[in-house]
Amino acid sequence: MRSSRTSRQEILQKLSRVFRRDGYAGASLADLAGAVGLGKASLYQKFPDGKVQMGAEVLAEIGRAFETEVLAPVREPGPVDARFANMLACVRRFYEDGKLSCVLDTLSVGEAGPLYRDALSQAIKHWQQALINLGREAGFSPSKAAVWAEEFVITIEGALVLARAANDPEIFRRALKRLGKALGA
Amino acid sequence: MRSSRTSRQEILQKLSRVFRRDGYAGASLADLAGAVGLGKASLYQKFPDGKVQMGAEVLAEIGRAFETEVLAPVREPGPVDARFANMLACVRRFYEDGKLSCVLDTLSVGEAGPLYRDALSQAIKHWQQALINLGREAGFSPSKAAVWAEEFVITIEGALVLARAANDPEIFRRALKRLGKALGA
DNA sequence: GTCTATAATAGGATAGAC
DNA sequence: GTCTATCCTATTATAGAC
Repeated sequence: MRSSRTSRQEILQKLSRVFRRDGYAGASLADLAGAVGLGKASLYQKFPDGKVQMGAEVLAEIGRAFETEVLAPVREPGPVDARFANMLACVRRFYEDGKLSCVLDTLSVGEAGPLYRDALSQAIKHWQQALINLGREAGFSPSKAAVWAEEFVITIEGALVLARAANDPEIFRRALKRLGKALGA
Repeated sequence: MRSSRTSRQEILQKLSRVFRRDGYAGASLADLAGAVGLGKASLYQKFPDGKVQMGAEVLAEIGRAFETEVLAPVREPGPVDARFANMLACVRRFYEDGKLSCVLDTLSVGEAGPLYRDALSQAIKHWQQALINLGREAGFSPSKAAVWAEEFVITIEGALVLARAANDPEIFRRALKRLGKALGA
């Protein structure tokens, strides 16, 4: 039970890399199966509803991973500044230094948008709420914290787009560095 | 000559909407031909190299349109604040109030990335340079102007991603509003 | 569970009529 | 210039052997 769950988790992580790199329409079943190391038919055994189901489960798994790898550390005890700095480091890792796109981007384009809109909206809200809580702890007013949280997520997503378009991950790292200075502002 | 140029421009504008909505992989020749109102074979008459060529010419046309519809107004005479406010209004129109994505995003994913990287990089640099000039006029130091320009473009792109992912164009409008306040800061 | 084989369809691209 | 018809490949999806 546990090992089968872990195995499925590993599969979903491999699938997620394809979706994040090629988008939904650009990810073919051959690509996806190849990334997992299985034949296409084997993938259909695990995901009877095909690519739509893979995308949905990938989103759920990424949400889970983001929660444990990025958001959970922020809630641990310690000074606010340190937890914020830690979060930035986790974000950097999560997006592999700006070399891996975000599913909020690649799974919201075209036909995928309507399919996954609810999951994407929820993921945005979840992230923003964690940031709002952090901003409140840092002394921001509720409205200021809300604006700061929205600008934070916008900056991450925009920096990832520019880094990918210009093939220059340094854009992403610079943006993170600037975000690191902004909590005190 | 002139009318044929104009006609091609109209075709490219219709094609661009498909690429901006569905991405490169998600835009099928049937979609593209349908948007133009021609059969697939007729499109191939105009673009012998197929989708790759369409994407390349769409990028060139969008660059031209962005230059005349967004950047040129900024260079007209008048107070810096007014020109900046005008630019924001032009940006809002260009992205149709946050309902239409940017090619920097949708034409940089997956296989399209390597194909169009040069054009995309150049477009980013071009936009940023116009912003740097504006920032300098507003009294920013060279380094401050450069940072401001990068953050500006990042914010636009990130806001467009979030607006699309959450299906909430208001996110884009809010971001533009905040950007409007930032030149004085 | 995974594979090979194979359908069935969609997508990219071309030929040739009009 | 545009269309119908067609080709070829890739893609999604399934059947059935192992």
